[in-house]
Amino acid sequence: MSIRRGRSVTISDVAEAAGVSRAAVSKVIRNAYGVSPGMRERVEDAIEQLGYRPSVAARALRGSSYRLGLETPHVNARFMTQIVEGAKRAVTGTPYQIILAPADGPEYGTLESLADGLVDGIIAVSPLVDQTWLEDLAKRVPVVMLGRHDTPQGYDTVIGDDHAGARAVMRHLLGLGHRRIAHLTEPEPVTAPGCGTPHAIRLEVYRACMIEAGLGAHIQIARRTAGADSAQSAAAELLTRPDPPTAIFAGHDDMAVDALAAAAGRGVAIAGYDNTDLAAHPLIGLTSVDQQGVEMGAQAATMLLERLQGRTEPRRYMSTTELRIRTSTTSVSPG
Amino acid sequence: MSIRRGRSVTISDVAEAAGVSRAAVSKVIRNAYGVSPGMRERVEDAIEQLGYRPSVAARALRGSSYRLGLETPHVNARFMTQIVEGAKRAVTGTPYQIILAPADGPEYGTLESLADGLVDGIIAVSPLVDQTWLEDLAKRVPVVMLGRHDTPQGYDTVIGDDHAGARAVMRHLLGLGHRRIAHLTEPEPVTAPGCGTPHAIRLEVYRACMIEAGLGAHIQIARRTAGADSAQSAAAELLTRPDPPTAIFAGHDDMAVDALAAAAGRGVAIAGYDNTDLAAHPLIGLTSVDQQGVEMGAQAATMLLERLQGRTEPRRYMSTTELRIRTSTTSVSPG
DNA sequence: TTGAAAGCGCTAACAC
DNA sequence: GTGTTAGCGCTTTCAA
Repeated sequence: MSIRRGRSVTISDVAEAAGVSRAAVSKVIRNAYGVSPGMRERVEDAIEQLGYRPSVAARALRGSSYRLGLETPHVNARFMTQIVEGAKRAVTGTPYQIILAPADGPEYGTLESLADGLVDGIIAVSPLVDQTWLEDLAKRVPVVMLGRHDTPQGYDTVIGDDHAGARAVMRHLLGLGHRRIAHLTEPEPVTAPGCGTPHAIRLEVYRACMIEAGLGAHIQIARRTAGADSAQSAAAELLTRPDPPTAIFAGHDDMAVDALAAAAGRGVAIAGYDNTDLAAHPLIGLTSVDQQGVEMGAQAATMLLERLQGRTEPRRYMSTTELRIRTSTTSVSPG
Repeated sequence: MSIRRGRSVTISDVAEAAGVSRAAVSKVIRNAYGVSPGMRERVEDAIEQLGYRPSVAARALRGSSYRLGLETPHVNARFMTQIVEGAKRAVTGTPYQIILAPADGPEYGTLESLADGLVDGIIAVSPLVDQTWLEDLAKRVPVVMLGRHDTPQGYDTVIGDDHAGARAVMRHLLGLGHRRIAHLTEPEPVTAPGCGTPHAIRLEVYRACMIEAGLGAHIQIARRTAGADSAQSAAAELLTRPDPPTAIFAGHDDMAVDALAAAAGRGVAIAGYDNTDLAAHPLIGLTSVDQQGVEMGAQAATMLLERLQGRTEPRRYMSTTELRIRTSTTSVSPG
């Protein structure tokens, strides 16, 4: 049939084949009002016949692309899996689709490129991005942010209860009799005191719990090396300190799994955060905080759809947390 | 400034601010010929000043979106991580970006939606999609397929050496003295004999090696339940058969990890495929075939860029494989 | 080297 | 209920 690449069938072809106007075809594909059953049928036949598929680019230019962009940072990838799963679930049955934009560096670039007219809305995990910058972004395109404890006015937030989750971990470890408990966390900018990221809060709670327990002198913090995928060396360093910890509270499961690798056979209790699928594996058996990532992803997508339907006042969703206790903490003693 | 959403700065605004025509601005942002240094500078200043970002939708409608779509199936997610990593690496320094389209069901839908003018090219893992259908798709948009052993004429392929890889696993297990070796693989359609998917080939090689070794009577095949995320129950079922295997060759690492869970403590040797990051973890220690997923992803993206530059004759890249031997097979005896 | 103008495929007013 | 028309923001001949 067609010779040149891209010479695909357009709305005009369908209109011609069905003997109607392009506007009519447009109405049919959007389920808009003012279409008689007869016309609808003829148009749908023509669409079927010609294998017509609307151009996303053209639709986006004029109205909606029906694509929601989800920015996925490289770190903590296993938790993002849950988010993606939830988001996909939430758009099922709607005309919207989720597309993923992998980010590595500072997230400004990825977010901007998502906002460049490719998607109708954005879900992102960018704890460090400036709030005013985000408010500006949110003026151009609907935005839902994950893991931000700020109180925005132009976008929505979906967060876990980091205070409760971290406290549950600490209570658990302290209850087991551990005194030298260390915290393994993300590199500096994202854990700076008062910056309000989930990891900063978990760190603060760790500190507070240690002090409350009269263990201020045993506070030990290790950070994953910036740029390094693995937290294994950071955990290893922790374990070779003069007075090594008997327990490690890792900021998320990926780091906890790295810590397990570093601590293999040393009898160190390790707890993580996010309850990723791997935590339940019998060979891993990682105690972890379930913050219901799938539900968080679903909520984020749902909130975005609401904004697309016209809501403008900001909303905030906080998921509940539950500690899943497994052998990584129960099979070792405080030594 | 702007009131309504989407009222962002356009090429006309830049043109006006710089006192030039829109065509001139277009040339500048595309680094096209025929721009005087002076004009270029004024335009770039205006772009900077106004914070102009070209609309992807508008560009896509007329030319390129500068986005490459990578379809990521849900199964075998850990291997896809390598592919994504490689693809991202390959587009670094080019104007192109990778976007991910998660697929769950039959991949036709995801591929079509990618082809709807959103991206300039497609990288996909769709072993079951019909070749002629793909050839048609490839007429509309450049396509590179991963894990297809067919010989297409309109698209490129990137594959691993499944024959060599599977044979290495079998040689290893047989060399260890195992006789009752089972194969854990994907659900039926993707492993149907002769369908040419990587998993079908690994299965065939398994069969052939067993027969060559005079162990035809010990051939045992288990398939992950279609729809179930985990292969754990399939592996468990395998282990409760009357004459249970002493070794399991799993079609990929995710299934191998599930098999490890099912076999925990039973002294069954388990080998996987893909050498995902988890395989090297000390608590997992999974013997696995490294087929260089990152390189495969990079090659796929590079080939796509070549097509975008005009290449039309099909190319094929096959990665080499190497068996990584770890404790999952070496710490147990054939019993 | 620069700009005017046409048009990519679609949607949204508005007329009929 | 249906069609006409005017763009969305950009690229691309083609004249100047």
